[in-house]
Amino acid sequence: MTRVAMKNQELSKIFNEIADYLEADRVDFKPFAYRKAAITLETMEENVAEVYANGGLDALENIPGVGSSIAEKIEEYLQTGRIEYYESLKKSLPVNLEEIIAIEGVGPKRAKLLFEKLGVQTVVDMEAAAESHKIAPLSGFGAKTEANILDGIEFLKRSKGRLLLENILPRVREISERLRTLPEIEKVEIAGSLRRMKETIGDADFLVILSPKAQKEGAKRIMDFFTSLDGVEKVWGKGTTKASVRMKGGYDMDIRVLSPRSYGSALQYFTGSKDHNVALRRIAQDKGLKLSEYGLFRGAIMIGGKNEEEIYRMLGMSFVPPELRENQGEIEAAKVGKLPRVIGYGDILGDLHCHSDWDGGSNTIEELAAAARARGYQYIGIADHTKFLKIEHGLDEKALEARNKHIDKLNKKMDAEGTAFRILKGCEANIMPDGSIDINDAALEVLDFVIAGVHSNMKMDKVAMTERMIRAMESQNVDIVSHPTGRLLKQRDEYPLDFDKLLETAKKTQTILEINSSPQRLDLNDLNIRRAKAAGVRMVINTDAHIVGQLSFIEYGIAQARRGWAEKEDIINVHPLPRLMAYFKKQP
DNA sequence: GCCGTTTTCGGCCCGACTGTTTTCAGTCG
Repeated sequence: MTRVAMKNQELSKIFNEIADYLEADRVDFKPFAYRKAAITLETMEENVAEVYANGGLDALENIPGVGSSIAEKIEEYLQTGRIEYYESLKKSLPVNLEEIIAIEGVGPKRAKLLFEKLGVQTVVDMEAAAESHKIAPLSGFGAKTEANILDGIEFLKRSKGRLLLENILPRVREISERLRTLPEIEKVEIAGSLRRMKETIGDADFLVILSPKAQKEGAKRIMDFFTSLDGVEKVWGKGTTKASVRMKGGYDMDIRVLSPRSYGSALQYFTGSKDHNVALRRIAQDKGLKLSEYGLFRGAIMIGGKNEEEIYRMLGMSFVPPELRENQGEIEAAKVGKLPRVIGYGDILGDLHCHSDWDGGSNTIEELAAAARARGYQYIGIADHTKFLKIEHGLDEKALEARNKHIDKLNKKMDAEGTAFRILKGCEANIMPDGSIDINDAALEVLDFVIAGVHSNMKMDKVAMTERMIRAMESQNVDIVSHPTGRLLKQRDEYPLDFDKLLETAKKTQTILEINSSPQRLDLNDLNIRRAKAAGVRMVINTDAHIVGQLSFIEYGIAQARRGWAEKEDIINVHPLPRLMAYFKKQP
């Protein structure tokens, strides 16, 4: 796992917020520039602080999307921890913009107007204003908008306090690596929902074992280190075995020091889920045992707890991978040895959903292919958008043909060099409201595979949406349906859809459903993956990468597949090329 | 504010949809 640069994340967040403020002020083009820089910083491998340390301003300006102005702001932030320009923007519009524009239907401009007219600074203010019907009378607003705002706030409340896995996991891993370097620490483990790889995360738990040589002061030094970490905003509490902090990113982190003999039971206990643990304790009770974070006990005698495997074994169960610990049937399955052999993190041989610079993505096909090879993949599928999606620079028939020729050339070159790697010609076409595809059949037929997805008109009723999807899957040219339910975590629910009918059609037409690894999507979700598996529908784990850095999102998709009990045989891109190709409808 | 296989200045970020209007503004992908 690559080391994540904290400063990259912080700067990325700031530049995105600057873009929001500029949009509120109706500034043209600059927001786009700031967002581009934000994405680059977030996804680039190098630590921006190191880039600056090694090469100064010049090196910063060599980062794509970073010019002299943004480079100076990065420098200012690295040197002083703040950016004056950003502070002055915040002062000019003193609202919690990030929070408010998370409400669907409210963007920076409306946020600004509502602040100026009604003094709305927070979501709480917004809710009060909407409930007392102060928003509807405003020019440009109305009763429906007001009601939509309340709905949006309701949705936010449901996912409140939880962040996307991607917003926390990389940082927590980096902290875990740094803890590991402390001489006082023998072992570090990340527990909780992070270890279970839930799609959203409330807080982070670290478990550590003191090295045998460390004394009492050792624990204190760990706590000092932990509570003074970069990004700590507030220390909730700090003792010698436990500390708790609030991070700037908006989440809490706990650390606990454990004795080696209780390590397994503590890890099990703090990994959860709560429901899984309750069920596990009941099993222990039935056997006359007691399970707690301190160990597995018969009476007062501790009979297990050093490691998790031992605990599950002593309870007469097979080991349950953390991703499955939700009390959704895994306990029963583990008792009778019927747990699925879930797909492993190293099982994927290629990513079939990558966007290149041909459709406005950030990297060339060569760069994507090189990055895929570096990951150990055997192939990569380029799935550029097609012409309907103008914003994504979707390709029309002619452009697609030119791109195909380019790929042919690259493949030929690799063949000549003796490189065993294949770039597959694909696309991500748009499923129109009537279920037709936005590009003609002749253009699709020459591709190795076709992904189709819904990117517009998502507010259809259930029957029409289901019909639409069915018609698309019945197309001889559509091999894969991307992000099948259209949900966006913390932003948008799934669109109405008869999922059973979708599965039935997928099975009948041999259409593959995508598990989209993008941290905002993770679509299919765990439950739908289980339903698809049960229905005998094949799936593919893709990243939807728009830049090479996002190829690493595959981990989230695999985690989701594991949470959905998917095994290797359920997923098509675990296979080498010839067998993979056999899953597509049109055979060469 | 960034960028250069038309350019070191002048483009870039389009189109559908919703809700509000009566010709448009804001949001979203």
